[in-house]
Amino acid sequence: MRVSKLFFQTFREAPADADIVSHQLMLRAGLIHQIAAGIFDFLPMALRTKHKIEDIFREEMDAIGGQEVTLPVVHPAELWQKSGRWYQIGSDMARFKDRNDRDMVLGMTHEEIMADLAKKYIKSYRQLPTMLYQIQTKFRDEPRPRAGLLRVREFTMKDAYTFDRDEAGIDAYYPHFYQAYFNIFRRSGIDVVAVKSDTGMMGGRMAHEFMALTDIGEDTLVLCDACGYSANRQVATFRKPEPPAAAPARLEEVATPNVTTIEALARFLNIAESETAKAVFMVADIDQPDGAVKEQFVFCIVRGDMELNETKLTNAIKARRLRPATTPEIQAIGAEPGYGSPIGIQREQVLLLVDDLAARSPNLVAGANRAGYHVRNTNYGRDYTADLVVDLVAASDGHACPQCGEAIHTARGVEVGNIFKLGTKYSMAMGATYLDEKGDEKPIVMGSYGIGSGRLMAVIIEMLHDDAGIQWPITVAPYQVLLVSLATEKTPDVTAAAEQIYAALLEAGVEVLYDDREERAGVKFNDADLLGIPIRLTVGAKGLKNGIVEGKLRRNGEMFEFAVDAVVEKVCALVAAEIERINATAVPVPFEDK
RNA sequence: CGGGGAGUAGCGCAGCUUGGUAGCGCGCUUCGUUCGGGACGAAGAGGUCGGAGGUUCAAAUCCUCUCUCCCCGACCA
Repeated sequence: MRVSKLFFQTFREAPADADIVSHQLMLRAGLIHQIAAGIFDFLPMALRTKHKIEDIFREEMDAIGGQEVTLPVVHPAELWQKSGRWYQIGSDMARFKDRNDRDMVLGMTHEEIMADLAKKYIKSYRQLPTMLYQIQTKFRDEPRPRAGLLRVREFTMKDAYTFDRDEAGIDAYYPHFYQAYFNIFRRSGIDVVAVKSDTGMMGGRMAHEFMALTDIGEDTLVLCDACGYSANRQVATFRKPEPPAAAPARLEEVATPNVTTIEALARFLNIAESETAKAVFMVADIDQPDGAVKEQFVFCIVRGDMELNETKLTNAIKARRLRPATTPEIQAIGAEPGYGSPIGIQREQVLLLVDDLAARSPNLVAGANRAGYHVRNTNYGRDYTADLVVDLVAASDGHACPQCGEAIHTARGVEVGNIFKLGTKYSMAMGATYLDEKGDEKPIVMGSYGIGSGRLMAVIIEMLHDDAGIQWPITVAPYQVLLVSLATEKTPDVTAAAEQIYAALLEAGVEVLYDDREERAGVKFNDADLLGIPIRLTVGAKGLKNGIVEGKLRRNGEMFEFAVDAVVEKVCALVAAEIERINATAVPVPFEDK
């Protein structure tokens, strides 16, 4: 491709609404163009990279038995009604009516459609296991698209689905995906950590998220350097400290004027935060057996030195939604904001959950449910009892690893992929069953596995760039080589040499972008750095005089001198070496069934 | 949905307080000089000032409504 013909433009300055590096660089390099919040055009170079990433998806999916299909973007509402998600999902799902007034949706994901397909074609255990995947557009009307391609509304996703006869079947398949995902990310030039994750609205038994560690990440991860434990903070556990042994002491009210936070309370009474009980008031939407949804006041007690983990709470009470309670709501159940405790409240109106550590810790200071007063020596069991005592708190830096007890730490990450053991939720809803050897009808056990191509592209840039621009890994770079001609009107021999080398590289099968523009050297070099093509070749009068063409690696600045008549051969070798360097990182990873 | 910010040429911005000919830099076109890390000169093209309504002799500027985009939060297979 000649740069003079390439449909793109580079910019010195990024548009003002681009905040994060990958977004700025993609705009400046002429890769993408935004047409609405979270909706982007992919220009030619971005599309080449997208295709390369997707080809890696295909290779890795095919390698573990996948067969590619394409399912529609537009679905009849009926299928989503069958699974119930038509009713569960809110305005994230784009809905419309067709000309015959039938409800339709834009697919956010394809579990329903896949299960429906499986229902039609899978009849016997002999056909299992099987795996289908597609690389297809999804639309989710996200409440807040942001950060360029990192969080968008319309996006392309590789989504794979496994169909197994039983749990043992998917247990056997799942680790293959685990490995294939590591291969995909490493072959794309980045490393990731796999963390156990919440199964959320998808339901299911086990899930992992593949996280790229970067500060711009929206998720917080809990990691243990000692043993390798890793989990999304939403589900991370930790070994809780042993509470001090003490006999329950007598309840005693204490005046604590204007002391409404745990921090202030501990300071005021000169005690540790771990000697206090924190009350957190939430209101949950909970599904009732009759299908209705009830708003339930939820009262949570965690120890003062701990933080409530809302995901754990949501899962513990199977809530559909959770929101903080308002002051009137809190007062209505007989509590007082800033001075709350379960003692003396309208107990029958609340669902009371107590974290197991708080339940085991003796003589905690809690609120007195009237402004300006707390109570010393509250004890679980004696003074109040819960509807549920469970783990409700968030793991934080310095807590003890649940596996090995060493200190854990937290880090930010971007989710670039996930794998899910779905179970039979969708197959049962859609009626996807098979007959086993005995002729018994059984629901197919499904798994689903997704990676967003655009998000991965953004993450690659996020992790591989410098002040001057992108540093594409050669496996996903739009072009492998950028041939820069420094010819001027007075140096037709340079033009001739560059043209010849360009033709020879094309002939040799090298993916080469040829900067034949009538621009000054500085412009071309700066654009070269911005575009981030891995190998730069410079043909100029200076080198040509000595019969050489200069080479330079974008990723580290390493320089080469190639004899003009050997340049094609040398470049092919360099391309091969660069590819090998990246592919060599895709090594087996032990699957840990954590 | 709550909080904050911004819409003026393709991009970055000024002009608005105090109403009166719409500007600057980059980019783009043409010509000349220059030519190995974002050259210089000259001449050009390009704007319903997000939209609607209002005030006024007169609105980019003042008022009202509205749309869009960005950031933080809520939300998120």
